[in-house]
Amino acid sequence: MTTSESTDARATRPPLSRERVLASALALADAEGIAAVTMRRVAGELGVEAMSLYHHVRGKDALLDGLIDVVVAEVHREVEARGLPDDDWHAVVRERCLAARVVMLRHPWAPGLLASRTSIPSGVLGLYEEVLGAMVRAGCSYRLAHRAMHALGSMVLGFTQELFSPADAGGSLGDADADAAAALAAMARALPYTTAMVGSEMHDAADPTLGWCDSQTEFEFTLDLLLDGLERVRASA
Amino acid sequence: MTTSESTDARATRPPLSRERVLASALALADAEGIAAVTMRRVAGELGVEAMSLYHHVRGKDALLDGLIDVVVAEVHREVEARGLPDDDWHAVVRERCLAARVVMLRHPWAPGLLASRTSIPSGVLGLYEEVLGAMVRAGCSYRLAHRAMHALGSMVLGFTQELFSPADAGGSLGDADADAAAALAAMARALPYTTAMVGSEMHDAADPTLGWCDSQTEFEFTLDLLLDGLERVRASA
DNA sequence: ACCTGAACACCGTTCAAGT
DNA sequence: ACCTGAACACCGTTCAAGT
Repeated sequence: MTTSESTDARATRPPLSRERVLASALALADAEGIAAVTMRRVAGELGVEAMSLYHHVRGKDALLDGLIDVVVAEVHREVEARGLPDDDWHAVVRERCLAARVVMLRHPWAPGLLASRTSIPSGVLGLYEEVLGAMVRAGCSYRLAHRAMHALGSMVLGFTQELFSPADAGGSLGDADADAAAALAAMARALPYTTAMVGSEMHDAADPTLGWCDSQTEFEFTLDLLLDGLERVRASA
Repeated sequence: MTTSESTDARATRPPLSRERVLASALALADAEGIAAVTMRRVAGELGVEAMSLYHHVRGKDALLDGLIDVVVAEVHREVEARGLPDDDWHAVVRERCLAARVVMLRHPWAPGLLASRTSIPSGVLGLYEEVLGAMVRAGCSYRLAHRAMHALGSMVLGFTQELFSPADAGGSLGDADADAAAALAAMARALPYTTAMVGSEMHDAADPTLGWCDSQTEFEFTLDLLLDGLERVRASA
């Protein structure tokens, strides 16, 4: 019986592979956050013992690096899925940033994970190279291009996080409505401008699934602010 | 003997307190990174058992929140230590961003920790309020001010991380010089623009302690790019 | 009130053993 | 070659017990 059970199990599921391990880890991260990505949990998801993973992945760190590679590959595919202008550096850079953002929104844990790694994945270097090439060929100095990488990179990685969650900004005080109202009043007193801004901006949140702000237009506004500024510097050089 | 030892220990060190716990955790994070901040390690640093910490801190999560509060308080002190223009919104916002950057450089783990928390610490709300007030009083719409918070916030949090570490960008291949040279040649072929940029920019790194780039002037360039762009939008509204 | 020891349910990882 | 069980050194946290 144990023999038939184990053969059943092997027949039911395909053999383990690096791809299957990474796919499972990705699904787990998307569903429950990066903290849920544990050797033991990933193995469990694959119907296998934790130690089996070590035959396909060097260890936890390598698994996380692999996860990043998967995400970066998604960005590349997203870039290719869009048109490639290739002549206008403004458009080349813009498309890369928008593609990266779409993928980061799909995997909100990715920016933090990417920032936590010490060395840059080679796929990211490839993205940098494309942006850099477009800027330099358009007449940007290496210095300006370098600064553009910093400005744009920190924006793409930093923009996913919400700034405010007005829901809990008021209070961890109590759950009664009276308390909530009191907390709101206290907030209005202590933070008048913030309260006014939230009230003014909350009315027309474009995409509620992303929260009350950080919508597409928010992101594009900042992106164009940077691109216009960079173009101005380039033209005046 | 055991009695005299325990009285010795109590005489030697002041009694535990929330402040002492947080100070110890901060030192540990600065010295060995945020991953080293463990209930058991922090307790060990204080010459105490892990369970003793629970009398002064609700748990690991509360300890991390406390760590963030300490860092944000440092930003506030840094802001106060500088002059307060208060009339020019440009200067008000600029000083806050520079103050925040100085503190983030002192505690490189802080941006990641801040980003990982779901709710905003009240100290951060206070900083937002000051910036928001300055902008709105200068005639910015709430919408523009809101966008400025996103643009500036993502930059301050995202800018600490290095983009490239050219040392390890070449290779995880081998340690012999020949291998390193070969790796460099391979990189030059695969990433010509990146290689050229690193070569061009590495010569005059202002502050080597911060790495080969991400110097103060880098940061201020992006900051001014954003501030100038925001001012242009404000003036044309 | 403040600190602790033992215990529980988790981690990543090694190593010798199974098939 | 691929998977596993037991073991080791760590986690955070609870709980009853010490002073």
